[in-house]
Amino acid sequence: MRTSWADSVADSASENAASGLSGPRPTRATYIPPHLRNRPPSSDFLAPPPAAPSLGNDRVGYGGPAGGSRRGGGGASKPDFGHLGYGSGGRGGGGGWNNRIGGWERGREREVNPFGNDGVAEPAFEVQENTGINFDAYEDIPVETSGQNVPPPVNTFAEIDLGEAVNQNIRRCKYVKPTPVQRNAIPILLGGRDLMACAQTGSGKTAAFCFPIIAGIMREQYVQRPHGGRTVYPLALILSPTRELSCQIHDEAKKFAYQTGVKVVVVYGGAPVNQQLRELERGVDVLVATPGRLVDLVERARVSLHMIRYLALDEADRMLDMGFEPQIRKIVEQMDMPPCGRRQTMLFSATFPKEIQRLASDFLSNYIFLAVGRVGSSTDLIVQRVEYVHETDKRSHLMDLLHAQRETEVNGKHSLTLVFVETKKGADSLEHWLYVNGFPATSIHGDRSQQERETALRSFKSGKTPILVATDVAARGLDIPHVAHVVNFDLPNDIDDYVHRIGRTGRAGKTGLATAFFNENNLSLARPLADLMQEANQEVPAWLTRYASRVSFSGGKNRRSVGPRFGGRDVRRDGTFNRGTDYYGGGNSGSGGYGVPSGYGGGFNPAVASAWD
DNA sequence: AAAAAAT
Repeated sequence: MRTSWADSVADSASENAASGLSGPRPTRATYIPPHLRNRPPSSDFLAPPPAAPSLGNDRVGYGGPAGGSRRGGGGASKPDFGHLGYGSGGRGGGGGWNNRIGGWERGREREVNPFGNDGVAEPAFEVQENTGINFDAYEDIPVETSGQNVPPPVNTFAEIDLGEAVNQNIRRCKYVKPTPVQRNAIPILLGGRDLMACAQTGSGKTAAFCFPIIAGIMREQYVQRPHGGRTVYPLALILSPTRELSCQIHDEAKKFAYQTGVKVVVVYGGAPVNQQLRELERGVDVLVATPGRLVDLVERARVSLHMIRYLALDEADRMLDMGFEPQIRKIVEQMDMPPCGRRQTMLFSATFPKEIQRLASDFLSNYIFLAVGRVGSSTDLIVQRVEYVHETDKRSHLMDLLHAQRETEVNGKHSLTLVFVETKKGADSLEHWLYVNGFPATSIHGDRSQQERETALRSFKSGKTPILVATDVAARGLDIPHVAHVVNFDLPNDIDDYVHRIGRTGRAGKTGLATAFFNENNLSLARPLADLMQEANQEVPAWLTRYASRVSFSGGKNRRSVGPRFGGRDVRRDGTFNRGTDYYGGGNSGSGGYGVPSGYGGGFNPAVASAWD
């Protein structure tokens, strides 16, 4: 009995060798196109069977129906406008209903238990690895806040009254005490303040903005929303840069909102819009969305942002970078969303470049800036390696790594390898190559259909295909347990992207390995990469240091002379553009903290950056 | 230059 795919790859390799074939040969004679893969047991090299049915999230195919049984006759019959009337939770036509009771009763009959425990009251969520945060590891993390009248942090969930229903969900999630970002952000948000927060993903960031949103909606029971027509009026909007991340946020938010009467819906592109419309018609309080689909729905007048009271941008620096900013600006400023000050705006991200902070302040009103460090305050948990690999040698080198990966598997438990490439084409090509060489790989990128993307991600998470080839679509935010190894097959051009990519491993207190293939195509990254690794106490190869110093004064375009790309520091606090105070109050950062912009590496403090996912 | 995001 084989114990791992690596064994079978090794076996097939030896079979090939025995049969006199030179070089790696396909284990299978027939090519199966990507969209037909990941089907049940067509392969014999699979990892040990997934221990448990993966996650409570049983989303199948398109976004849909985690919402539970359809109520009433949907279909052609007229939409039930009652849910647009009174009552928080956007439901319960009986305007005066106590929110909690209303939500509770209705929840019982129609709300799927997002904890995946067949409706039992005290569900098992213990092995829910998504949230398996090692809370003890979050002690003594440096925290910085700035802004006027910052509410003090809390130490326990008990200190904040989120309501009994939410409290119960907190227990179901096995959250014993709030993480630092939650300790700080929740009181700020409950106090109604706008917030710009830097915190790594996986540290409870989603909960940090979801709890206050949900509690706020529950509190305001008698919000009257317009009704009539087919327009829905969500009270909260959560935007994220990828569809998968939106799904992930939605799944989390459903847990937090379970039986609170607060309805969470997700909309995103690539999936049939009709199903999403039906979900919306059944009522929506919190809308999670990717920008494109949201704009579409607003323009079709199926969604109005007029009643939005809470706006959250996840991966906010990404949302406001060149590719996204116009869309976000359109949504926030040119549609019917209430202006700054009449809504509460919260921006969360792991990295927060200074120039993005400035942009972001357009969307904020008298905001509080919050920066929270990470477990171990560094990437201690991630061993970073960089190897010089010529373009032509990358594949065979990867094969070596994948074979070596076998040794790192722990008692038959699948360990996952995430391989980042630069282009969609490159992803297809590498996936195909791995596949014909007997490696159980799949891929995710923006040219694959949404169904393929979701299937690939599921297949990877479950260990069925423990190798995932990905573009940057998977670089941010995705919480994938058991990623033991991140391979930067192609290095990104931006060090921030590198930081986000390697942050897919070493999560929640577990250790991880990150290997990068470096060659002459990556010269512009030499310096920032060398700096980052050094600050994280990683072994920097001498050759990389040489490249770094060589590029030093050539001022490549990767070298934005305008200050640190990571803003662990509130831009409002470094009025002059010179050596800002060290975030850690004179810690070990040789580069002088965040505020040093002009030179090279300008104040970008890798040790800190890496501490933020 | 590339990726992502509506159809």
